Amino acid sequence: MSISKPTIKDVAELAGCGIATVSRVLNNSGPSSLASREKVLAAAEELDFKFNEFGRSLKSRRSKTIGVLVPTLCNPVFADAVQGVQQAAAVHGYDVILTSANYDQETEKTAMETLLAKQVDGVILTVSSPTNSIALRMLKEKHVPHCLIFNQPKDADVSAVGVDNVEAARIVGQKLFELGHRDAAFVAVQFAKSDRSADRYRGFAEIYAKHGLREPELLEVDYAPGDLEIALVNLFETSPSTTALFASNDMLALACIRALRSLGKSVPEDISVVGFDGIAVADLVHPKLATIATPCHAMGSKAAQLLVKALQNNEKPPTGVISLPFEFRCGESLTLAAKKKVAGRAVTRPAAAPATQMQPNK
Amino acid sequence: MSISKPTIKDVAELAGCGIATVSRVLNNSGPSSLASREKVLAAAEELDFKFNEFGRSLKSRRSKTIGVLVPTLCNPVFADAVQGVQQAAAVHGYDVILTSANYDQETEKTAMETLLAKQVDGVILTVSSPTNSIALRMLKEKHVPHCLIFNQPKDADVSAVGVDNVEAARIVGQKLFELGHRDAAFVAVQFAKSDRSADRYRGFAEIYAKHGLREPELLEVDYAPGDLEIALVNLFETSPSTTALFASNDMLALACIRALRSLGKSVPEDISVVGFDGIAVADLVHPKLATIATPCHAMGSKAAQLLVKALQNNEKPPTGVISLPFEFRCGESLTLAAKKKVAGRAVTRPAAAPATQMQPNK
DNA sequence: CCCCGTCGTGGAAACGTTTCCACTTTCACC
DNA sequence: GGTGAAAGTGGAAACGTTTCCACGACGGGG
Repeated sequence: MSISKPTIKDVAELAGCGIATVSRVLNNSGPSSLASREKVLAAAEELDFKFNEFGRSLKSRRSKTIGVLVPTLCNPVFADAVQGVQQAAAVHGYDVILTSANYDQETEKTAMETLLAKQVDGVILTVSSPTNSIALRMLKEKHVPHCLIFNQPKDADVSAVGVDNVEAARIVGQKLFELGHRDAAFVAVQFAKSDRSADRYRGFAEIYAKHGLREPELLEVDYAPGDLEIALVNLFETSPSTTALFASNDMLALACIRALRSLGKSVPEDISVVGFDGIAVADLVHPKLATIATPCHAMGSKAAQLLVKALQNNEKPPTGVISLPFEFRCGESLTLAAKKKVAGRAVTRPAAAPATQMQPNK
Repeated sequence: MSISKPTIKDVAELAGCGIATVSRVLNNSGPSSLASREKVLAAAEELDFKFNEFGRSLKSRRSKTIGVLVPTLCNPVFADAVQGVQQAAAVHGYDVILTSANYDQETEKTAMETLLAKQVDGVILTVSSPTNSIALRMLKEKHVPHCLIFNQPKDADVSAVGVDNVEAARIVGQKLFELGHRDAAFVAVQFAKSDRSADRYRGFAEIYAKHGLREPELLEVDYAPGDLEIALVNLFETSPSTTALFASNDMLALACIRALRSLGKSVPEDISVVGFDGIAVADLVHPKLATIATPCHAMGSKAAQLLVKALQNNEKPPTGVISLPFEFRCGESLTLAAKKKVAGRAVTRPAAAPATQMQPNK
C-alpha cells in the first residue's frame, strides 16, 4: 500500500534489469531470455504492477478507447446497442466513453469535441441526420475511424451497420395489405429529426402505392401529453375508414394503443397497431405488440467488431452499409381489418402466427 | 490539415514565446502580460490547438474521467441513471467510461480492473451485494473515490445515493393492507443477487407482520420462459387466498400480469399487481401499473455531482446514504381486494387515485 | 542613486511509457 | 580458434504536458 503506484522502473529495479526488458517481457514485444522473463514476471506480481495507461498512450498514440455517441439512453434500443458495443469492445481490450446528444445538433457537436479531445481511437455513433451532421463531418475531417449504427446514410463512403428500414417497412405494409387494411396511417415523433422515421414511412408508402392505394396518412406528433389523442381524433375525422396504425417505434405504438383506448377504440378489434424495434416489453403487454424486431444489441457489437478490427489493422472500417437481419413479429395488436363496424366487435381473428424467437447474435 | 496535431510547442513558436507561457495563458494558471496573452490566444486559434489529454493527465495525475459500473443497460432503470451521470459529469467537464457486469461477481471484478487501469478519477457503481463485492473492496483498497447508486449499503463508511427501499416497500405494504389484501406474495428475479430485492421484501413483510398477518410468500423466479407461470400455479395451490402480488421491478410486474392472464386470472379484478421503479412504459400499458416511481435519472446526476465536487476538493464524497424521494403511483393494476370470488368478476372498483406526476429532478 | 520587491518569462525537469540503437554474449560453423 | 550472425540487454530519447526555479526588467521608497 505504497503512497504511489509502482512503475515500470520499480519492477526493473526489483527484477535487477533495465526498464526496456521489463517492457518487452510484459508486452511480449521483443526478445527476452527465460531467466529475465521469470524475474520480471515475479517482480511485477510481487509489486502488483499495472501499466500506467497515460504514459503508454502518450508514447504509442493510441488510447484503446472508443467513443460512443447516441441520441439518448432512455430509448431501450440505444441502451441495448451501447451494451453491445461495450461488451464487444471489452473482449478486445477496448473501453467505451459514452456521450449522448438528446437529438440536438449542437449537443452532438460538443459531445464529439469531448470525444476527440480524449483522443478516442474510433467512434461509433447514431446521428439525427447523416447528411448534415456536424459531428460526422468532424470525424471525416480529423480522419478518425468511425462507424454509424441505426443510420443508413445515403452516401456510400461511410461505414454503417443497421437494418434496412425501407425494406422492413415494406414488409409491414405488405402484411397490413394482406390482412385487408386499405387505409392506414403512419405515426411518428420528431419525424424531421430522424432519418429512420423517414425511411420507414417511405417503404410503407411505397407498398400502398404499388397496390394502387391511397398514400398512408402521416401523423407527426409531439411528446406533449394529449397531443397524440388530438392527432388521432383529427385522423378519424379526415379518414374515418382508417383501420391500422404503423408507429415509428414501439413506445409510440404503445402510446397509440393507450390513446385509442381512451377514444373508445380497442386494439386490435377496431384498429390494428404495428410498432418498430422489438423492445422487450412489447412481448409482455396485452395485446402483444406486432412489430419489427431489430437486433439492436448485435448492431452495437457488430459495429464494435468492425471498428476494432480496422483499428488493429491501422485502417478505416469498410465503407458501405451492412444490413443486419430483422424479423416481423406478429403480435396480437395486429389482425384482419374489420370489414364493417359491427357493434364494436371484431369480425374474425386469424390464428395469430406464434411470436418467433429472435435469432441469437452471432 | 497537418499530418499530426499541433502541440503546445508549435503554439509557443508561432506566438514567439516559451511553452511555459502558453500553458499559463491557456490554463489561466499563472501570471502573464496582456501582450503575450493576446499573442498566445491568437496563435492557438490559428493552429486550432487542442491540449493532448495524455500528456496532461500523465503530468497532473488526473484523467477528468469517471468510471461507471452497472449490472446492465437493458434495465431502463440503469440506463436512465447512467444518462444522469453522463449529463451531470459533462457539465463539469468530466467524461464517463462505461462498463457493465451482468450481475456477475467475476465480471464485476474485471470491469473494475479496466476502470482502474484507465485511471479514472472516481467511480459510480451499482453492485450485486455491497457487503461482499470485490469491486467495491478494490475501490476502498486503492482509495479511489466512489459513490454507490441504487445500493443501500449497511456499513456507513461509504457514499451512496438511492431510495429507501425498505420504506418504499412498507408503503406498498400499507396500501395493499388498506385495500383489504390480507394475503400477498412478493415476486423477485435473482433475489439472492440483489440487495434491493431483499430490502423490498423486508419492508413489505414488516408491515404484514405489524398487522398480525401472515408473512407474504416469497416467489423467486427465473428468466426461463414458463418459469413464472409454474411459480404462480404453485402459489395459488398453496395459498389460494392470495389477492395481490408485489413484484421486485416493473418488468417483472408486467410479466406477472401476462402470466396471470394466461392462467385465466385478470388484473386487477382477480389479483392486484404492484411493481417497483416507475419505468416509462408502466404508464402506457393497460392496466396502468401501480408502482413506486424512483428518480433514477436524478440518482445518477446526484451521485455524479457529489463525486465531482469531492474530486475537485481532493477528498472523498461524504459517507452515508442519501435517500432521494420516491413516490407511490397508484395505477390501474391495483384495486380493492375481491371479497369473495363471485363469478370471476371484481366486486368493487375504487375511484383510482390519479397517477401523480414525478417531481422534476432538482 | 541604490536596493529590493514584484512581475513576467522561459529553460528544464518530471510524469511513465515505448522503442531505437549500440553494446555484450553466445554459439554454430568453417 | 577465429569469424559472423543471432539473441539478449540496457541506456537514452521521445511523446506533450505542468510546474519549479532562476533570471532580467522595472519601479518605488529609502
